[in-house]
Amino acid sequence: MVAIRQSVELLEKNKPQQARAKRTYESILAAAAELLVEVGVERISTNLVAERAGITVPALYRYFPNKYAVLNALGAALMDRQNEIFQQWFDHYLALGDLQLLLDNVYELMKRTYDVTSEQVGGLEVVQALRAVGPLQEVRLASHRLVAGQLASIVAEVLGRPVDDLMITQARLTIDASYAIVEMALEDNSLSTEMLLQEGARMMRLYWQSFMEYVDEGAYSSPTTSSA
Amino acid sequence: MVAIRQSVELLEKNKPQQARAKRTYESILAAAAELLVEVGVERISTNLVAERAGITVPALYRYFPNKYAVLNALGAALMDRQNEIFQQWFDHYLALGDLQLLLDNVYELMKRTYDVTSEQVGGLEVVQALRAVGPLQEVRLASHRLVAGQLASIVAEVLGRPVDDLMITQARLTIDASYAIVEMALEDNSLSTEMLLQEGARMMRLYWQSFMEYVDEGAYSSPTTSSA
DNA sequence: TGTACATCAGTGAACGCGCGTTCACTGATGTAC
DNA sequence: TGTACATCAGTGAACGCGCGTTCACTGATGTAC
Repeated sequence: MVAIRQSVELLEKNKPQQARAKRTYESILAAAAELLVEVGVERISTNLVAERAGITVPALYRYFPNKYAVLNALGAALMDRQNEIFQQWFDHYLALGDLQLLLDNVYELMKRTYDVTSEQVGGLEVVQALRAVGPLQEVRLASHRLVAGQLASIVAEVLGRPVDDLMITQARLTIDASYAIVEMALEDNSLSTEMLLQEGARMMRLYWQSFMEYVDEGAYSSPTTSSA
Repeated sequence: MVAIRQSVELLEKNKPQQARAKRTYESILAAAAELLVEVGVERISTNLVAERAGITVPALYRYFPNKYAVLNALGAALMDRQNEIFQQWFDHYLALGDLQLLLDNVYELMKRTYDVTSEQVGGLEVVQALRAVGPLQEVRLASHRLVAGQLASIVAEVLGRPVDDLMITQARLTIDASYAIVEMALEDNSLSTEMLLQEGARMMRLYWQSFMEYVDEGAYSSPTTSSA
């Protein structure tokens, strides 16, 4: 008999209150990030994290119920930073003008997302762990859904299209493909990051421009109408 | 002091020779795939796999030096199947005509890749493990590089462009984005697979059509020439 | 400012368990004659 | 077809280790008066 996946407590226990406790809490996250790089998700353990953080194991358990909660905190923090970058970029260019301005600056968004992930110790490893570890998958999905939802509603408004399944799918596709390209840039050093992100941005631009050109012409045939 | 990542033996030991041994070998892979789904990469162990396969642990060690080698075999098999599908698709449509025919049938490629991954027990989990587990990352990268290389050389030939870094990057971008979209379809059940793959295929088509339209016009500005 | 007390933060030691790995061994299969 | 032998396949038992988790405890920090 085997443990059921998913049903793992991810919530943190006691919040650190005093300054000393906050340092401890941060050193746990920092240690976990380092170890994610050094030994990988499948080898990281509360013992290892506590040792690296310079505390004893029960001190870690004061704040986190298990190792998944630690990874969850690490992942949530990174997703928050990524979301915030999207938010800033989105609000900034939307305030300045129309959708075309957003499209013209997709590279900037991707580069800033790349930078924030690259600057975080173990940033790539955290993202990969969010993908691969069952109990953590919702963190990443929730983040992508949130961002895609915003994109969809604005684009729908501007193009005069409804926020239907198709619109949602197109937005999610854009968001997920963009993040995938950022990950790719981080994981394969044999490729030029600059070139990859420029091309990725171009790919997204072409995709969205196709809507703007053909808007109201019904150029898109329903995907459920399969071709013979 | 902590184990150095990456330096893990992945090669298989004794090859199964007799029929009984082949069954054992296959049952190890099947058990590992099931457990990848049930307990995840970070919990899977040789003990668990052997138990599920209905053999004792030393029998597993006869064929694999450690659990990474098991996952490696599982991952390599899936990558091979994906590569083969690409190969068939590529050769088929290339024999029939020009690049446009390939572009018109990207959906078919993505759907078949989706199907082969979805039919394999733990297919998605295997792909995610290849991404997240250090010693296994090369398997996926090698597969993507191989396929992208073929795509790049044919496209370069047809378009009369050199197989330079840019061409390689564009091919890799296409391949990796396509696989990422297939993964996305597998991991988020709130989206319509059909719609997602249709849109993904359209995204790739638009990207490659932009080269065919502007070929020899130098429409692409070098990515190292950053915009102000 | 001093001290008593409450609460917060971290420790040392211990537990049972599953992990990876290896050993000398038994049993199954194939083959030479 | 029978049997002796070689090789292949799988077992039972054992090992030391790091794992997650909990306990009663000490020490640090904040605060009421």
